Amino acid sequence: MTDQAPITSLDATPALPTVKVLTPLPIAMPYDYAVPEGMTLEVGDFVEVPLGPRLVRGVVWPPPKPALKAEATEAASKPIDPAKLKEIKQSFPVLRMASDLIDFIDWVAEYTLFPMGTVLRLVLRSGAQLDAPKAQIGYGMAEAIPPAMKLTPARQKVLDALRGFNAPPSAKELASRAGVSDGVVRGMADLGGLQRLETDPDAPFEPPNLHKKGKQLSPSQADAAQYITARINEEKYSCTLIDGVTGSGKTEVYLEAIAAALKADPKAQVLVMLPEIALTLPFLQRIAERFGAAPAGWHSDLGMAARRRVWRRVADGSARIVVGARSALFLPFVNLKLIVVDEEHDSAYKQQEGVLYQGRDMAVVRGARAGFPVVLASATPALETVENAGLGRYGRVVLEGRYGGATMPDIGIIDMRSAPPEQGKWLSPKLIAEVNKAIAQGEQSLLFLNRRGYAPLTICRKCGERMTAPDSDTWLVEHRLERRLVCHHTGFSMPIPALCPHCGSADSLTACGPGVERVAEEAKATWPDAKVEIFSSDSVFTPQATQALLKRMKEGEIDILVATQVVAKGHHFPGLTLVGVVDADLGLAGGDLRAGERTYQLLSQVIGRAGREEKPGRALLQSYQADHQVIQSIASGNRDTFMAIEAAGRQQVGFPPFGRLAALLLTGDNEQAVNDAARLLAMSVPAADGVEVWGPAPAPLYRLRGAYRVRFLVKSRRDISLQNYLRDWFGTVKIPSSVRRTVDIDPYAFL
DNA sequence: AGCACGCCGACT
DNA sequence: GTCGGCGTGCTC
Repeated sequence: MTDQAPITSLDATPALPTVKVLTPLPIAMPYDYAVPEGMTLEVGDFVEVPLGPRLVRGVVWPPPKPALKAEATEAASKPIDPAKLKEIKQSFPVLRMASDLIDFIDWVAEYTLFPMGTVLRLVLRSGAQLDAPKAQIGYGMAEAIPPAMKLTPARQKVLDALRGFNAPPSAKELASRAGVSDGVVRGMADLGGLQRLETDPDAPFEPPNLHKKGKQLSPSQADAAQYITARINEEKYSCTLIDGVTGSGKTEVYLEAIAAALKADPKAQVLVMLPEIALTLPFLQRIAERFGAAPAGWHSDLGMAARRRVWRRVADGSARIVVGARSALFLPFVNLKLIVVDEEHDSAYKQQEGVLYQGRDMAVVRGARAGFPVVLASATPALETVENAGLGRYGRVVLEGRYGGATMPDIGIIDMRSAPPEQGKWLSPKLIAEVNKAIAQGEQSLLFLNRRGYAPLTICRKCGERMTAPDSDTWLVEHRLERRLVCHHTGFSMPIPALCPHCGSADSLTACGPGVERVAEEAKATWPDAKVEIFSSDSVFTPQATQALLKRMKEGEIDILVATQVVAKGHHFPGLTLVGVVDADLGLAGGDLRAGERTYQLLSQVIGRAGREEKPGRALLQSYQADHQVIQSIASGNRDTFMAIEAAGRQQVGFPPFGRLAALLLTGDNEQAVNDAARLLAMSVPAADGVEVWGPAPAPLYRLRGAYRVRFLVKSRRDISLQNYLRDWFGTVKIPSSVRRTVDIDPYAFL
């Protein structure tokens, strides 16, 4: 961050010195505020300002950049009526938002078409983090156990548990570790058997130990690490793809990159981004082992106190390594010098609510604008990334080989049209024969089906009624273990009814299609002596349960694992030699332009679970479209062929990355109003060379959570600003506030 | 995001 | 006659 001169006034004429302040509200621009006598502010300072009847916290914003868009700048910088001008209430010294983050927020707002204040909200919500920390009471060992305190078994447990903490725990933490009530802890402290200590709720993170050496790298890893280290030492923007199959050691390579960045600048901060699902304890431990200190972790189920601690320590620069999900990109780093995006192809990087952004893409933008390197890692890189690497926009390092030289599995297709399963079954005779073989040889099998529950659709045989959520056009998925029908979109669920709710017939509701529970049922019936287990987000809830299940699998206690995509990441099972993909076609259907790519990535990952050094794995894909390009190219094992075909297809229709795409969604509880607004918008579509607008059309889920949904799709050439086109369009049409308009730049899900 | 302002339906 | 529904618009 560069030093900025103190701002006394942004405007020469008014008597009062003013600054612009952006607040985390859905407002498109910063407002002007008077700076009180004696207060000195700089751009990036956190402040509290009156807004309407209340006080809100925000950030001192720089004056708008001149030119670019004349009208917008003019509107934003028009001096307001001095009578309206209010004074800044207070400022929060110590912390300050870095100029590269301010620039990034401006850019994201411009790109996503969300109001600037809404984007700032990703960094700062209420601003409660700015308040001074409240000291907390922690408990420590007393000098000596006072004779007045009888050492009961509960008290002994507390003393034993206390030894497991390296910082003084709160009464609640200590009591729960000891398995007693917190009254015991307080009682002991009252008697002098425990010491009460003031603790910092925002305790700093331990600094990384940069003298620690990483693992010995293979020649291929060492080359890659050397290339990236050279990029880091250039101290400017670059983007490098680490391209290596599962088990080739990508993590080891980027750990060296992180070490290089931290060494190059003693204040450097580094961000490692992971898809939410991969933020597991083992991964954090791996970073901790490499650097001798636990990184700051950032993910959705962090508690309030932990969030606050990470935020403040990132903002004061003392958290040097942050490992986080997509949203960590908006932490208030003061000296960010490297971002690593692991599993960069993962669609979890696409934010689907609130500000709609692509985390991986925004990470690259953040690096490019702030001038630091970005590293992307994947075994199955996204088409966009492959394309960028091919054009030389990104560097690329390729890692060879798998752990211990295990080879990729041999892949076969089972054409379900010529060898179908029995009526009402889902496993074909060929796949059953292969599982039999594996069982006979004492090896494990994985049956993969990316569909939760027992059956995706329940219909009435009498009247044809499809069971849907009450306020949505979504099918209810039967979950037989819980005896409920569940909507995977809205979370609605109900007990499985005895009678058809439409025609009242008894015993007429029929499960259609398979989910993992149903395949597991079939597996148990087919192999009654085998140990069959289900692995899905519905069967295993806690990280501990997940670890326990993975351990049973690794140790060979499970013969057949029936799993959804939760099995696709991060674990290699040495005893697993057969992967059966129950429905390889699933995911190819639907209007998503990335469907083929996602299927390819998912199936490649799943198939990569199988095999070991002395025994290569075997994968079988059950498919009703055995000649489909995606299925064929997975079976060929040739990723380049698949990518080339996929790229050619997208180029032909001008889809990303060869063109730009935006989805426009109109939603509202009033069906008439939504459709009227759609008609109005359709009538005023601006004509522009190189832009096409499709729609309006009812969204695939026309009704969701009670709201009606109508969609447009806008496609443009790469050299055209979709944002400017959309702003022009929306500027001409007045839409009632009862209809919500959401723009999704570069949409992923077309629901 | 809140909150006030404003214009149409059923009640003390 | 008023209380209150939420559609509309503003907040420096």
